[in-house]
Amino acid sequence: MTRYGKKTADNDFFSMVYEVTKLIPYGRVTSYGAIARYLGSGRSARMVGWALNACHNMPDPVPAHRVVNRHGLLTGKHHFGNSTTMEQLLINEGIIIEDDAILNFKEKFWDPFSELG
DNA sequence: ATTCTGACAGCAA
DNA sequence: TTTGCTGCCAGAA
Repeated sequence: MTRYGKKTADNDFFSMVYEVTKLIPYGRVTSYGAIARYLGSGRSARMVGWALNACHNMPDPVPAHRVVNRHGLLTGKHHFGNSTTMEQLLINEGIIIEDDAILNFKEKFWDPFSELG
């Protein structure tokens, strides 16, 4: 899936990130690293975050609020306009947030490998 | 073209 | 244990 010039294809890393993110079920969350590994990039978790940073440029809504870091911390909350937006969205889905951390993170965690294969 | 930065993660001191 | 450095890859300056 060579990126000829620009990120045109639907097969580039960014689009893959969006697709996986859209597969996250309601009320569940996953981590940047998990997505990165699922996509085969291993340690390029930062790219996942970078991709999600551009997700608002996408035609379809991407539930980026369901992606947190490996500790379950809402490190990206500052990118949702208001610092409380991400938190609100998660709370809206029945996820409890305390001090920017997801409670029962392990239970809420959605692993692409386990769920998708 | 080169350098810096970034919504992370893993390992070393 | 806590801090901090490096690897990762793409985009912006």
